[in-house]
Amino acid sequence: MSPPASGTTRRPRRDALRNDAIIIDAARAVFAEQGPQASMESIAARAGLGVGTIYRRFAGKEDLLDAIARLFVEEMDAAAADALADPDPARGLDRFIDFVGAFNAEKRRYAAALTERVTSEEVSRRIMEKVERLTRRAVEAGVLAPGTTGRDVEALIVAIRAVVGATAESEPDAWRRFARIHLAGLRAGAPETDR
Amino acid sequence: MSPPASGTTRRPRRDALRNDAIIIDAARAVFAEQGPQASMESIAARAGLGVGTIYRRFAGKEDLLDAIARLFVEEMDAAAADALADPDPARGLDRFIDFVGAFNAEKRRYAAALTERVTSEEVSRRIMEKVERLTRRAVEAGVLAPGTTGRDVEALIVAIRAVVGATAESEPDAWRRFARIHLAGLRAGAPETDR
DNA sequence: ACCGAAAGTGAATGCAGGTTCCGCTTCGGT
DNA sequence: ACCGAAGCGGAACCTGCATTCACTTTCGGT
Repeated sequence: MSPPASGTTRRPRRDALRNDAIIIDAARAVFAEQGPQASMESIAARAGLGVGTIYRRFAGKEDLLDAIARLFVEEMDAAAADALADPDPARGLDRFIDFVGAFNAEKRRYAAALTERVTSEEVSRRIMEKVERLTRRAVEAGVLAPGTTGRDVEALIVAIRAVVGATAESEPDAWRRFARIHLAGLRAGAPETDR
Repeated sequence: MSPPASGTTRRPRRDALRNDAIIIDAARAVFAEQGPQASMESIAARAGLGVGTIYRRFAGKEDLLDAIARLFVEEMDAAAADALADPDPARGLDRFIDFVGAFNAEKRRYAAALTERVTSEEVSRRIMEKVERLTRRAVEAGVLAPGTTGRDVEALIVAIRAVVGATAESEPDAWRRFARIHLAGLRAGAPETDR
């Protein structure tokens, strides 16, 4: 009876910790190729574990998807921070857009499911705050038309996700052209009815 | 024994014909509010019929969705024809874009399911052919930059669908601004890396 | 009004997949 | 090497549909 009395939580066993990661990796892989309706069974199989093990770690499929969505946000946030770190506003923006396209290409089969799970959550606010800053910087640098807001860039992100999803098989790079065109529009500014 | 011997098919009973329409209407309504996973049971209930009746008309849920997708194509095609009928290329294009936005706003919950079922089918080719023409006309009129193709407009359609889906609740008109911006980009033309 | 065929009905069936649970295994500390 | 607890496995269980089918109702022609 030496270490156990550690307040409330005791460190989990090493294998348990390892499995945590294994499960999430397997889930990502399987969701990526089968979409969000992939069965828990198939995820367990891919992970080389029994279904029960997944349930020990995650309350259910829902929770598993949530966990992945959280990582998703994390990565997006990191990319935004990265873009913001670029001293050149134009390059930073481009870099971010590039990331969005590539990122969604992998996850195209279940990107929608992830986004639903994240929208309007306080975590995504953290990203939006950065996107907002990224946008403002670009506007000030004259890369985007005055009046362009974070919302506009957010819409572009949503659009890229969709275009990637629709064209990933036949024309893996079609989204680049799309993004380039839209950015040109943002540079030109929306004529009359501005917000 | 007077009329029955009509070659192969005899005219269906009046109520059967009526139900055909009732079922599709009900299905559209239910899918619109619950998405494509709505149960056959709920569709039957909405139609005021038993599930069996639906199965008499449609081979299964899949087939029902297909039938709706076919109508979907029909309507899109009609809208494209309509746009093409406008003597002013710019106005025609705008009109079509407007239609796409409004159309997908209703169906946002199951638009994705419908499109999957249509993509690359010979029917959708009919639409693309018109979109192509619509685009060419606009390019010739100087409304869109030279080099703009039907593909570009197709991508815009996909994008609008997504933006509508993402913002329909909070900002029902956000897609208009998005479309306007993108069209500005198409007018300006994508700089270097063109197709 | 009557009849056979066409339609409609909805309970019963089958199944797919999420979730639970309990016996077995492995870990980590002594 | 031994022990209790933490983990794991995966068959059994449950639920929510889609789909079927034996039976009843309605249609339309005579």
